[in-house]
Amino acid sequence: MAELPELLILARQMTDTIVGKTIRGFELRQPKCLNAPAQEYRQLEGKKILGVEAKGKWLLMALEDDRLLLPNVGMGGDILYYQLPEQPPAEKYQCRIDLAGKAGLTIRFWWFGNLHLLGRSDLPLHPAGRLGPSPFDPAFTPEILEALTGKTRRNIKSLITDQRVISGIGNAYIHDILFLAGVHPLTPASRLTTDRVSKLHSAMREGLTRVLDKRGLAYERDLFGKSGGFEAQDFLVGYRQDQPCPVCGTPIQKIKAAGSASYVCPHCQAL
Amino acid sequence: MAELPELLILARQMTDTIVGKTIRGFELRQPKCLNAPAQEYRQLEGKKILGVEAKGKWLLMALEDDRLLLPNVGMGGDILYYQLPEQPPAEKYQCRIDLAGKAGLTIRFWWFGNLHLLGRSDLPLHPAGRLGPSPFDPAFTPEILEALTGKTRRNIKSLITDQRVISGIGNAYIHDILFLAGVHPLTPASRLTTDRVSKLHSAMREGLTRVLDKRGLAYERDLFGKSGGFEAQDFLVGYRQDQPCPVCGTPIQKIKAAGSASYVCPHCQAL
DNA sequence: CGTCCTAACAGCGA
DNA sequence: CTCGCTGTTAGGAC
Repeated sequence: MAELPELLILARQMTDTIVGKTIRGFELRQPKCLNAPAQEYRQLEGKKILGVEAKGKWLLMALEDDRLLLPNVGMGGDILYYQLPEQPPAEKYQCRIDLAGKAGLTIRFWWFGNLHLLGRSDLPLHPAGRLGPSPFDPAFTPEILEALTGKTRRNIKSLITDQRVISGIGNAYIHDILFLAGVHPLTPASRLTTDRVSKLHSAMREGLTRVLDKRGLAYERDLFGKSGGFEAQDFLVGYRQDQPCPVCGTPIQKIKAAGSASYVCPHCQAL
Repeated sequence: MAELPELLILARQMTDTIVGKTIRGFELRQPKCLNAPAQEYRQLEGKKILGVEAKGKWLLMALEDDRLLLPNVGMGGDILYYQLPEQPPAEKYQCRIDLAGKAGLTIRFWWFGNLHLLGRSDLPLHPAGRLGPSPFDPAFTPEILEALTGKTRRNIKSLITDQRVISGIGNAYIHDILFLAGVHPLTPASRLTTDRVSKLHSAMREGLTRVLDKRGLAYERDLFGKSGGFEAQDFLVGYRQDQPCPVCGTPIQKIKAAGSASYVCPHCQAL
């Protein structure tokens, strides 16, 4: 599901809504999605939520006692807030976190997802602690991107969607980002010129901002169940095979790249 | 260089010529090609050669004290016998093994080669101890070949030329073997039918026997410096790009497979 | 629309 | 025409 734009929205809403609240309990319907025994989650009862932050595709809930709770819906799902009696909890979910004041979160995922529990010292060993810079991080400059592209034989799609290299971009938004930069997904990263790397750098921010401005993908929901405004037709080339390129009219191709589908304009993104 | 046919010939000649003789000394001109300090080779002086055996592309010289000496010419070269005064040693070589009675061997390689020294207990850790069955081993049945092809996603060329799977076939003879079996080198091994696996099994023996019967490749030399009789035109498809297939006349293609060149008849070896 | 593990592959060096 | 190392890719599982 959700890549960086949706997670930034969720994190902000959670910050406004649940930070400062105390955990009352859990309903953990699917033990497989936990990385620790259910008992360890029970020990969080009575602990306060100190903050919520989006890191790449991960959501980090900081708790008292230096514990981190990481809800993750993987390839699709939602994290919904409830507040009795006005907003009752969703019926379908794999995990529920109840908070003081008859509020809480339900976490549902369609395919794979999890609710990880970590001590702060475990973070460096967890994927969420091994993430590359966010495209929006001011410290993430074109020069840094060029250093990343320079020393590898990988293709650019594989590089950018590798969360350890750059965090937050997955197979939903990579297509339009590469299109905006005029870069073919199979381009060897090291073959990009400084100028092209710079274009790619702004394309990342532009592509993600376009989604952020519409409050996320139409088929995703925010913390309050509201769908995003980024519709299928808002994609420039993503998921638009055989439709004309918005710039040159060439039919958009669907190809395989870095193990998954990619959508490219063969004219604007010549290999 | 030399694959199984040439090595079988060499091993037989060495058995007839040097087994029973005592090592008098070494001249090791290129220490890089040794896997042990030169001193350890010196300790072999006075030791008798008990036997010589070809295993895949390796030659195992068994010495007294459970030591093994493994001359290997890698991608090309020769191992030549000398016997003073009639047959003087070659001038160019990287290693020379002198034997009692003014005889000995010179080992020369063109690109990469080595002269390894092992204790018998080291063999399981050495590539020569981790070889798959010989195509000529009576225990190597079509059923065994089918078990090898069955459980992998590899292409058949990569599988057969993997010395850990089957020993002795390299990129010289694989082409004609696959042609004789009517199998394209890029065929996924697991896609071969039982019948086709059986054909491939006999093709291995047939392809190698054709070379053995002519005493090896024309550009290889035996222990006495004699060239083999298998000439370029004796290849069925190997190294014959653009020439007509001997069966159907279709021009033979040179393609890349498993990291190296392959020669195929696109008609007889449809993918 | 994800991440992990592993087999397979490709490039390079010796 | 070699082998082995390493970085990268591809497939299947969850």
